[in-house]
Amino acid sequence: MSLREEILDVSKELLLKHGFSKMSMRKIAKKANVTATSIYLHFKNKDDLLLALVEESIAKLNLVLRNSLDESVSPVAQLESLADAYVDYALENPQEYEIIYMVRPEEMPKYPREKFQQVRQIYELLAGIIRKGQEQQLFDVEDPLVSAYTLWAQIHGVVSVILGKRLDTRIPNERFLSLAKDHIIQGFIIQKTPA
Amino acid sequence: MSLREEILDVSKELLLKHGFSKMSMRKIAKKANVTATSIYLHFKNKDDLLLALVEESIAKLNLVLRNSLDESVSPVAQLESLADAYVDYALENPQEYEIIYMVRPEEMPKYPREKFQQVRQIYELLAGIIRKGQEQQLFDVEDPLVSAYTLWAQIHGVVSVILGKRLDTRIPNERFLSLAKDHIIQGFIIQKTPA
DNA sequence: GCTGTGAACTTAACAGTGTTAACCAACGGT
DNA sequence: ACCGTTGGTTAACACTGTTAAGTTCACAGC
Repeated sequence: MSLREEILDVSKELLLKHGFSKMSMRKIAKKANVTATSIYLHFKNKDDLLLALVEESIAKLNLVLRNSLDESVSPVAQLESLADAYVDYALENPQEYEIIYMVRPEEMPKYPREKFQQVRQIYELLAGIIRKGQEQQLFDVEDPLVSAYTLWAQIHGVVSVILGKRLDTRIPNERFLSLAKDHIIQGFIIQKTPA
Repeated sequence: MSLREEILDVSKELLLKHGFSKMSMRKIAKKANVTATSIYLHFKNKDDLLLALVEESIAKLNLVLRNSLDESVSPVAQLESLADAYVDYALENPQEYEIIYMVRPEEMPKYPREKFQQVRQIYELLAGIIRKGQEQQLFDVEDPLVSAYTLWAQIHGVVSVILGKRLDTRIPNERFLSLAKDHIIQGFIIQKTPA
């Protein structure tokens, strides 16, 4: 295993265990039996290292979602199972999920555009399903891509309430998640109401 | 103005201008013409100081939302105007809004429960409106409080996509926000579809 | 076989961080 | 006149990210 990968591994371990601020270059170095400065031969700086971890996590999420997809069922069912897969992944790998949102594009000015390809792929996937549902007159949407972003935003919002432990203690997580999913999906399907 | 308030003021200024990590105790102190250690006479530590800022921001959001409320219109319209007010506030005071989500309850073990009163108040406000809509057979909800959390989560998700500059550059912010609001509200109102 | 070059790595240091212990000076109550 | 509290200080500790300079070492060209 190259030193670069070694560094990525131990960084991730520290990041998941203690959070970004506690993951220091020196600690990473020590765990990799190397000096802190060596890390700078493989990564521009700490942010750059974080970025590499973000990439990994996005790729993993991408994979999970694709694997959960069954194209033979109805678009509504596809959306539901994707939402489930997303939530499950986030709750089972909370820190890993949160890595994805640790860095914001604006703060990474010269971040190569292709690196966002992975996440864009997911949006295209969602948009595709929504488009199919739209054609079958199941979904009430104006623009599938915009709706894909909306869908993801909503699910992320719901997930982050749980992960941030911000949910009212009187409400069980599962109940919240289940009702939230209903609301979200409901918001996309066609309204048959006459007026 | 007491030193405590002075510290809060300059802290906020630094926080908004450069972010949490760049807001250092020494810089705050210098700006307040005082030594760094003096801050510890008024705040337990840096987190505690941040917490005080969070409180301020939540109180402000609370105020904004309440002021935007017109109880004479229909629950649907009330929800819509609340959503608008929330989004407007977040977009006009982005950093201030983000302060609210900077600290997570789990990491503040001994954080006094009453401090969360302000945000709980907002949830109760939302739940009240939803409950009224439920009684008038306008909303399709099981539990108003759960739905209130869902609603907030969804809106926060949408807002944070914008603030995190994660929206596809091909999509204008306003279009996304407007469609997202439609989807969210849609998810709450009753479905007249027969089966 | 010798030399030169470049990569991988280290040591030492800089400037800055949060935080604490010890001290001091002024004020109100007794 | 003393005493305790309040609000401030200085000096220091143990860290942090980052860089400049130096070292070791494998391998290519002659």
